[in-house]
Amino acid sequence: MQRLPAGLMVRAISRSFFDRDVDDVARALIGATLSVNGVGGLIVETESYDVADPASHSYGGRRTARNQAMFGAPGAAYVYRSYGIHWCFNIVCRPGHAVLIRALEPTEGIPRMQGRRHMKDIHLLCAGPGRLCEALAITGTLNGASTLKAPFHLSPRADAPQVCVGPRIGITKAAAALRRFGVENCRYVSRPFRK
DNA sequence: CGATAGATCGGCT
DNA sequence: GCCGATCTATCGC
Repeated sequence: MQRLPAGLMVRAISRSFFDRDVDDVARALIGATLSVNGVGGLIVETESYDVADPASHSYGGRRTARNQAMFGAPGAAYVYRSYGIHWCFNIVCRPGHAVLIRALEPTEGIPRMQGRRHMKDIHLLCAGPGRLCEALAITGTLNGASTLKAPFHLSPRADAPQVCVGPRIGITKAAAALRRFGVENCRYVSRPFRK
């Protein structure tokens, strides 16, 4: 716990936050603040993956060189390269279970993000897993690192926003599973949620 | 707008 | 070899 001059309390997210059902974590992360070296914003879109999920890199519980971070401690980062070009950032819950962070509403270090992304439009800075990683400079060097300490900073949401659910994006297997969570009518998500 | 092609890496069969 | 938890540019309507 950290006491602010205004008397507000800021809790830091700790390991136990992630040591529970992965869908619960994906939902609870909506509205939380994520930053890397002071650059980041509010999480507005997540997806959950686990060992029973054909779309998951951890499907069947098989451990490989790529997915080993997905079996790390609760709170560990799982960062992998997507389509040979982009990076995608997940936070591990229980072993083999992880939440893909898909979009942020930028609040901290916006000029840095704009420079890294070579664009000004705030709504496109972190709207998608690859864009978010570029904006926050998340790369494979952070794979396996704990998100519970520097350079990461995670703090829980103060008020629970209205969270909506839908099918995941950009996958071919188990595409119908309702494991995408996000803020309804939010301009910062990678794609709108259908009502 | 919606659809599509191309970029480009690494894990896996 | 093949294909993917993506993004961007560039088509066509």
